[in-house]
Amino acid sequence: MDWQEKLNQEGLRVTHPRRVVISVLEQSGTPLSPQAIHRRSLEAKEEIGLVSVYRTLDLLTELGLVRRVHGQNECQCYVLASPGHYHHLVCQHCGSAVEFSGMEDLSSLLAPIELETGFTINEHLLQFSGVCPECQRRTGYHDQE
Amino acid sequence: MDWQEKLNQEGLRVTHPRRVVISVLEQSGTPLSPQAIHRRSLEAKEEIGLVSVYRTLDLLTELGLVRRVHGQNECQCYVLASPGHYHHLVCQHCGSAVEFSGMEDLSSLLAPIELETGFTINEHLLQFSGVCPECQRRTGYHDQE
DNA sequence: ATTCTTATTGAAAAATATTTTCAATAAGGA
DNA sequence: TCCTTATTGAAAATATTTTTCAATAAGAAT
Ligand SMILES: [Mn+2]
Ligand SMILES: [Mn+2]
Ligand SMILES: [Zn+2]
Ligand SMILES: [Zn+2]
Repeated sequence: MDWQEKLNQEGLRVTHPRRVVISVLEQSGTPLSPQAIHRRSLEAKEEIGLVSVYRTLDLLTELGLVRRVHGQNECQCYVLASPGHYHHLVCQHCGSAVEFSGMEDLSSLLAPIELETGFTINEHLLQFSGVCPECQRRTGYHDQE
Repeated sequence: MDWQEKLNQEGLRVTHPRRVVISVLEQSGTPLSPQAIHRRSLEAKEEIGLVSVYRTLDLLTELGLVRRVHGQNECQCYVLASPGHYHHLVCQHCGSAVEFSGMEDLSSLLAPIELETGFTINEHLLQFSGVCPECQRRTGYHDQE
C-alpha cells in the first residue's frame, strides 16, 4: 500500500502540498528540516506554504510514512519511512541516511534492565551514526582497530 | 571527580548560574527543558538569566556532565549524567528518567549492519521508554503478555 | 585583604522556529 | 457540474534560541 492509498484509507485527501513534500523527501538521500523541504519545493517551482510543510510532516509522521531523525544538534529532520520496524544510520560527514531493519533483538538487553529498574519497557529509540562508504572513500577514512 | 573539579580542570569558573542549574537538575527526577530549569531556579529564589541556562547546558553537555533526552515531541530536556557510558529509560506517564549502564553489547547488531550498508558505525543513540514501577502501581498497569 | 585580569553574566534586541486563525480554495464524492 | 468540507496559505501571534555588549564577579596574583 502506497502513501496515497494510506491517505484514502484514512479519509484524507491527496493534495498538492502533500505530493510535493513526499516528492522532495523521495529525491533526498538525507533527512530534511521543514525549512529545507520548503526551500527545495520552491526551487522545484512548486509553491507551497511553509505551514503546510509543518502540517504535512506532522500528519505523515502520525501515519508512520515519515520518521524524524535525531541528531547531535538538530532533531527536526525527516526522512521517508519504509513500512515496518526500521531504524536509521546516518553519515556524520555527508548526512546521508539509510534504514536498517529492526530485526535486531534487543530483548536480551531489555530483560536485565527491566529487572533492575522495575520499568516495563515498550518502546525504543535506536540510531547509529558513522561514515558512509562514499565518504570513507572520499576522505580516506578507515577503521581504527 | 565532581563537576566543580571538572570545571577547574578546564580552566572554567564555578559560578552562581552554573551552581543553580546543576542544583535544579539534581533535585529533579525528570529531564527538564531550559525554560523549566529557569522557572525552577526563580522559584528557588535564585535569580539567574535564561541565557545563562542555555549557555550552561551547552557547556555541561560539552563536558559530558549532562545529557539531552530525546522524546516523541520534546528533544530539549536535560538530565544530569553519570560519568561513563549510560543511556536513559524514561517513563511515558510521569516522565521520570533513570540511567542504565551502557554495558550492553551492540556489537553483535553492528557487525551485520556494517557489512550490509558499508558504513563504519562509531556512535549510537539508544533510549528506552516505558512505565516506571510507581506508575505501574498507581495506574494498575501490567504487562500485556 | 586588595588589586588585577578576564571569563562570565544578563538585559535587550535580533534572529529563528513554530503555532494559531480564518477566509479562500480545491479534492473528491454525489 | 455541483456540493460538501478537508485543506491551504497569508498574516499575526507565540515561542525558542542566539547575538551583542557593557557590567560584574571568579579566582589568581600581589
Ligand atoms: Mn528496533
Ligand atoms: Mn550504548
Ligand atoms: Zn531528538
Ligand atoms: Zn557520507
